[in-house]
Amino acid sequence: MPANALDVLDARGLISATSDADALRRALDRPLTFYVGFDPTASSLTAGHLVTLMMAHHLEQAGHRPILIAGGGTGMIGDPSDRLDTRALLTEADVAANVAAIRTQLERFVDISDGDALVLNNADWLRELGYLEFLRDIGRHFSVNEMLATDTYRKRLEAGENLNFIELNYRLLQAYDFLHLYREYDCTLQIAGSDQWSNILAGVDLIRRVESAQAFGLVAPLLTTAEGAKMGKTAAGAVWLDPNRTPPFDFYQYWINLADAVVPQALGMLTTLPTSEVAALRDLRGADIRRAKQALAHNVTATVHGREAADAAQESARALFRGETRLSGSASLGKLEGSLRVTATTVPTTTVSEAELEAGISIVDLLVRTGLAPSRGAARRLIAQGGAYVGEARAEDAEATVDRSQVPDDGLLLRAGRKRYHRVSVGP
RNA sequence: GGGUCGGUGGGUGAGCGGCUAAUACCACCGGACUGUAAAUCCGGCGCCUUUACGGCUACGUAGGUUCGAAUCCUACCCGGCCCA
Repeated sequence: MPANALDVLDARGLISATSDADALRRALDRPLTFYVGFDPTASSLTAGHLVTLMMAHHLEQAGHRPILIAGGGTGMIGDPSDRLDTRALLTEADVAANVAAIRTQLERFVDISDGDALVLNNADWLRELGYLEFLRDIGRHFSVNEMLATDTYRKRLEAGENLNFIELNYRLLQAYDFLHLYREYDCTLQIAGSDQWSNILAGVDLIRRVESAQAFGLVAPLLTTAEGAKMGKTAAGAVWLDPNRTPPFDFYQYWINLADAVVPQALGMLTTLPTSEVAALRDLRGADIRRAKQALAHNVTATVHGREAADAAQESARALFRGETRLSGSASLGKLEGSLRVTATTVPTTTVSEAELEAGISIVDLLVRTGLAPSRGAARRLIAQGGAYVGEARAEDAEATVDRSQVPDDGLLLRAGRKRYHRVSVGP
């Protein structure tokens, strides 16, 4: 094993805190088993999960064995960390469906082929817990005084927001997960984002008390946008890893559109680029930062959606945004030459039936149909404010319609604002 | 369980019988400027339509009072605080 994993993570800015750093470093000199949990609050992971996924990736590269947990059990409870309001409880069926979906996504980030890395569902062991036994064996190790003093709970109390009993128990279950994995898989390290720090320490403490053994915690800084919001969220919603929810092109664009200020951090934390390259990209200034963003966007998109999708997204973006190759004079994607035609297959597309087009469909309807505008009123507004384009022509008239003759074989390109594109193609 | 205060648009938070689709700030959207960045400036920001001093829906839920209610009353649900 080459460099100590701790150094690898540190060099990438992935360490915010560790428990007993010296002992952890020694432990990492030999292969160990670590775990990270994901709450099944939706049927897909989001860009926000990439930080811990990359931590797991780097640790696995360094020779350690990952266990990824889809939290089917803890998901029934709802983690109160980092939020002032109580999470809405998901139904059991929703949780199960989400776990199944997330599980397949997780399997793309670690190598489960050799049977080494594991993807588990904590419902498998949490479900069988007997309440009385749990209280006596686990509950007695937890001090409520101590818990209430931690940020998660204290903030709730200080803000005068409700904290119900089920949420107070989340920490116990997560700590129990760690204990369980320690016992069953000799798992001695838990990683996560920094908001999980106290939950992780609870597990470390529990293992020490119950098993008289040392386990470790390691958390990454929270990656935030320039505005301080959690990375991976847009006003339109989360940036999903599921290509059906967030097309690779949009995913790529999300990273390109990051504020300059967060790019250096994101490069280290989210890409697989060697640290030397990260350092070089971080040194770029001014308009050159665009190159760093391209490297970031391409690398992250490749990790999530594959090399091909990343290439396609990048080419399409260049075709659409580079001034000199901007579609000129024609709405036809078919006029694009060579590699730029890839645009036609990469830009998110909506199909409109032949019959509808024959009859003519209004621009307003198209904007709504493609999701470029949330409502007809918004679409009218968009047009009135001069933000709607059909091909390269600015739409002036909200009443105007588009018919079959205006849609080239490989699609009609619509644009909202300066950078939201959507293609309309003819369907059956 | 008792007392008391409160639940308003994505968020914070005004309004407290008609002038309120609802102040303000944030977020967000469009335009200008740029580097598909930031900052700044301008416009917009419930839904629908024949875009109109138009219609519809909305201020926890359900009823009621009134010519008229987010604003008053009743019940219920949810939450803060104090007491138990």
